[in-house]
Amino acid sequence: MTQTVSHIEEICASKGMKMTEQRRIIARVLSDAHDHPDVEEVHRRSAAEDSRISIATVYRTMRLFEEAGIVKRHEFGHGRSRYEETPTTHHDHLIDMRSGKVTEFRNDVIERLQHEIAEAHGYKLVGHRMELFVVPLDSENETER
Amino acid sequence: MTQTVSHIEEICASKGMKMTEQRRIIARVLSDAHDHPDVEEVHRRSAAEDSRISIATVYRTMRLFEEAGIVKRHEFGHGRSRYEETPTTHHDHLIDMRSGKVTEFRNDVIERLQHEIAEAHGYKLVGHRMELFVVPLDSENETER
DNA sequence: ATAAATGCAAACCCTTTGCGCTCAT
DNA sequence: ATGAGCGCAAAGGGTTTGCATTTAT
Repeated sequence: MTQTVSHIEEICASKGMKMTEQRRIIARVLSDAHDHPDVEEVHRRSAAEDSRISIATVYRTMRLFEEAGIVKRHEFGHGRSRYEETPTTHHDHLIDMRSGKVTEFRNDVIERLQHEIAEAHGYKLVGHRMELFVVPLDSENETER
Repeated sequence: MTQTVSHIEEICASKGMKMTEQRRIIARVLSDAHDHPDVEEVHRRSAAEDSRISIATVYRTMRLFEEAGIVKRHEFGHGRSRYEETPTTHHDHLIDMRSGKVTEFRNDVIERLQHEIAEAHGYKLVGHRMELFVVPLDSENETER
């Protein structure tokens, strides 16, 4: 929706990236996203603004943005990668297995324990992945899947 | 190495599964594994005992075993699924990014906090994934990758 | 002007599957 | 004997890539 320069585009500019129309649109789509879209969804949203954008370009751009630290890639399962603009404050994810909805959360006690566990094993923690798979509390008796 | 009936084969038998030679060998390979092999590695180890085993059969068997709850599938990243015999006691994984070595650990405080987080968001926790990515403590200054 | 980015389609990698044959029960 | 399981090779699904063309700088 933003018609000004998106946050990601600003970062691209600051890195001296060549800004094509495609890249500009993908940047805006990602900056505007409040969810964790996969490549197909990013392509759908981008193509809605300019149908010239091919899915190959979206793949290339996601890889470029990921390697530049602009977006974070997640493998929540089921084969497809999903993306979010690199968060300023770290958080983990809680995934509703019924709807696919992703909720972000942060727990500092767990974060600290993770560091302690790594050190107890003679390692330095450099990253982690924590995902909680959940179902709505009031749907316990419904049929799975 | 075990030449008697493997643990997994016992489980298969108790479930009334048809025990082909291929399935028996794959069962033994998995029971003997102390790591988290991918399909290609399971096939390599199985074919070493009987070269008639095709990779398609390994894929089919891993899926069968997974759906029967006999093995647990992990997506540690990089596209390939990796497997371990379903652990009797739950644990999570710590992955040495230099060597790829996987260490198992368990932390009950984190486990409890995960349940609390899910409930605080109106959900019931039905599963989770937690992986710690680490490097050896004494290798902090070495070149990455 | 020119190196980088794009679109298209082919190629890749991991995984699944249709089919005719084999084997455990 | 008979249905489940197998090997093979082809097909699927997500992702990457070679090449000729377009585009930002």
